[in-house]
Amino acid sequence: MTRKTATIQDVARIAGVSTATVSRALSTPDVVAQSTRDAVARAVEDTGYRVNRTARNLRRQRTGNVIALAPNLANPFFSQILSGMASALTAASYDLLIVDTQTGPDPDARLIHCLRSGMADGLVLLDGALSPAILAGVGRPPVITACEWLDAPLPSVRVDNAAGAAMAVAHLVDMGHRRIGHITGPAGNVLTDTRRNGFDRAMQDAGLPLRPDWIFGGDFSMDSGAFAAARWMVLPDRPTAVFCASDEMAVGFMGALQHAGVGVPEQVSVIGFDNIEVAAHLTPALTTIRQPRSLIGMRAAELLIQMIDGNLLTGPTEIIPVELIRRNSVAAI
Amino acid sequence: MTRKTATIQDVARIAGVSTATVSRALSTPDVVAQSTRDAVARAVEDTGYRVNRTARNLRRQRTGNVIALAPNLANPFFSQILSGMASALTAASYDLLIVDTQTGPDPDARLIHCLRSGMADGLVLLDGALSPAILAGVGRPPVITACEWLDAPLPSVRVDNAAGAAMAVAHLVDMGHRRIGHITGPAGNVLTDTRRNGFDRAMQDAGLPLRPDWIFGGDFSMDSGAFAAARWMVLPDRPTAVFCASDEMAVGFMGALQHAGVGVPEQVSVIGFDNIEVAAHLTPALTTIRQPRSLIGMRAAELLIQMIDGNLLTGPTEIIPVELIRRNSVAAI
DNA sequence: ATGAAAGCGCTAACAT
DNA sequence: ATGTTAGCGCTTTCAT
Repeated sequence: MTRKTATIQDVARIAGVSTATVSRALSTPDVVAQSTRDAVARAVEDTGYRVNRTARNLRRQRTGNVIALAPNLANPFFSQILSGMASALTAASYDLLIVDTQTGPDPDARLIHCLRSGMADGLVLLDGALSPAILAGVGRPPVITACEWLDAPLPSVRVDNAAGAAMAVAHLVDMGHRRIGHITGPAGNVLTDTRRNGFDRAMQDAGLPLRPDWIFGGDFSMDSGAFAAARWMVLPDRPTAVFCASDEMAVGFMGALQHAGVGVPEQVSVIGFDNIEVAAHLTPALTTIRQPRSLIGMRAAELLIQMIDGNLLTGPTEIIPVELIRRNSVAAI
Repeated sequence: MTRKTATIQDVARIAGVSTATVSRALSTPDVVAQSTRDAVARAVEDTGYRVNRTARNLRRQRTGNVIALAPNLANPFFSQILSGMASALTAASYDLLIVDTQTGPDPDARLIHCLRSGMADGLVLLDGALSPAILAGVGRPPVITACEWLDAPLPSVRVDNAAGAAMAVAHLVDMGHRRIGHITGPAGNVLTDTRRNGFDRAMQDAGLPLRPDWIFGGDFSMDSGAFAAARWMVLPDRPTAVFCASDEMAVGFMGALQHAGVGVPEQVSVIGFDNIEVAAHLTPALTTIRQPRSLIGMRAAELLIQMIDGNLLTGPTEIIPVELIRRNSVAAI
C-alpha cells in the first residue's frame, strides 16, 4: 500500500480549517489562535504531513539551495570548509549543493551555469581559478568567496594569505635561515599569487635575496611537492629552508627527500601552509600556518544567508586570522 | 535594471506558439516540426530562457536531487567517494545534496528526515553507524549504500572489507609475522565489524593466536591511532605487526611511535586500509589495502539513478575488488 | 503538429 | 483570526 504523502489540503480538511490557516499555523504560529494551532498540529500528526519544499520554493520564488563551487572535493582542505558551511546552512534550513569544478570540461562554464540556472539562492566560490569577469551580469544571485580573489569586488571570508606567507618567512628568518626557497601553487591561482607576494615582500623586508632558482613551481598537490624535491636535490647551491604554499606540497616534498635519504630538518627546514590534519602526525611534525577552515566555511555561509535574506548583491569582507604552528620541521641554523 | 528571468510564456509569445509547444520543443524535440523547433530555439536564444527546475520538478513530482549522507565531510575518504558520485550525477542532471550526519545531534534523526521530507529522489548512505531498521518504511525513495551494512537488504556498492582485512593479515604472515595486533574502528560501525571479522578469520586460518591485549580500540581517526601507539608502547609483550582498520589510524600510530623513537618497520610493521593519498608520501611509505573510492561513488550513483528511473526500491549489489599496495611499512621478520 | 486548459502543493494578498 | 482566491512556471492530457 503506497499511501500518497499527505498534502496541506489533507491537513486542512482533517483540522477543519482552510489551507491558508494550516500554512500560517506552520510558518507564523503567533498569528493563529491557540486552539486552531492545536487542531492543525493534531492533523499534521495524524497524516504525517511534511511540507513539500518544491512547492513552497516555487511559490516563494526561491530554491532553498546554496551552491558551493569547489575545485576538488577530494582535497581535505576544501572538504573541511564545506563541512563548516554545511552546519551553518543546515541551521538556516538551506541545503548545500556541491559542484566540483573539476568534474566536466570547463570550470568557468560550470560557474556560468550555476549563476544562471536559478538552481540556488546563493553561491560560495572556493575555486581561486575561476574568472571574476563572469560575475559582471546583473540579476545574479548573491555570491561570496571563501578564498582570495583579485579584482573581484565580492564579499569574502578568508585569511590574509600574504600575511600568512610573511609569517612563515619571518619564522624561518628567526630561526637563522638566510637562504630560503619557495614551492608555489599553480599559475593563475589567486592563492598562488598572494602567498608568493607575501613571500617576496617578507624576503625583501629581511634583506634576503630572491633567487629564481629557488622558486619551484607546484600545483598544491603532494605529487608536485615530491617533484620539487627532485629539483631541490640536483641544485648545486641549495636553500636551507623551503616555504611550501600548501601543506600537501610540504608532505610530498618532505616524503621524497626522506625517501632519498635527505634529513628534515637536519639538511633542510620545511614550513607549510594550511595545517591539514596529517601535519601533526608526520615525522618530523610539520611546522605550518594554520587556517581555521571550518570557521571560514561557517562564516561564509552565515554572511551569504544575510545577503540572500537582505536581497543584497554585496556585503562585508571578513578576514580570519592565521597562526603559526611551531612543530619540528624547522630547525635553527 | 533587474530584468526578470524569462519564463516559458515569454518564449512562447516571441516564438508565436503555445507554451505547450515550447515545452515539447525542449524536452521531446522529435514530436515538433522542424520550423517550429527553430523558431523556439531562436526565441530561447533571444530571451536567455532557462527552464525553472523548481517548477518542472513540482509538476513532474520529483526533486532532481540525490542526497548523500556522510559521517564526516572533512574526511578525505568520504570526500573522494562524493567526488565520484558528483560526476555521475552531474552527467544525469541530478544535483548532489550533501548531509553531514555529524552536524546536528542525532544521525539517525537526520536519516529519517531525509527519507520523509521529500527533498530527494534517492539517497546514498555512507555512514556505517546509521540504523538499518529505519528503512523499513514503505513508500520511501530508493536507497543505496556505499558501505557495508549488516542485515539491511539494500543494494550496495562496496568492497569486501573482510576479504581486504584477510589480505592484510595474509601479507603480514607472508612476511614472517606471527604476533599480529589490530587497531579497530569505533564500536557499532559496520566497517569496524567486517574488518575485525576478516582479521579474526585470517588469524585463525593461519593458526595464529587472537590475543585480546593486542586488539586496540580506535575510531578511524589519526588521533585514535596515536593513542593506540601509547598503549602499544607500554605493553610488556608486544606484537611485531599491527593491522590498522584505516589509513588514518595507521598515520597516527606510526607518527606517535616515531615521535617516541620507535622505528617503523624495524620495531613494528604497520599495514593500513583505504590507501588515502598521503600513504605514499609518508616515511616509511604505508603498505595498505586500496579501495577505489571514486569508482565506488560513481557506480553507487549510477545504480541509484537506475533505481529512481525504474521506480525500484531494490537493486543489485556490486562488490568492487580491493588490492594490496606493498610499500615500506612492513618488514620481513 | 499544435493549442487549450488543468493542475503539481504551496503562500500571500485581500477580504471578512 | 480565518477564509477565498490567485497564481509561482512548468508539463501533460485531451482536443483539434
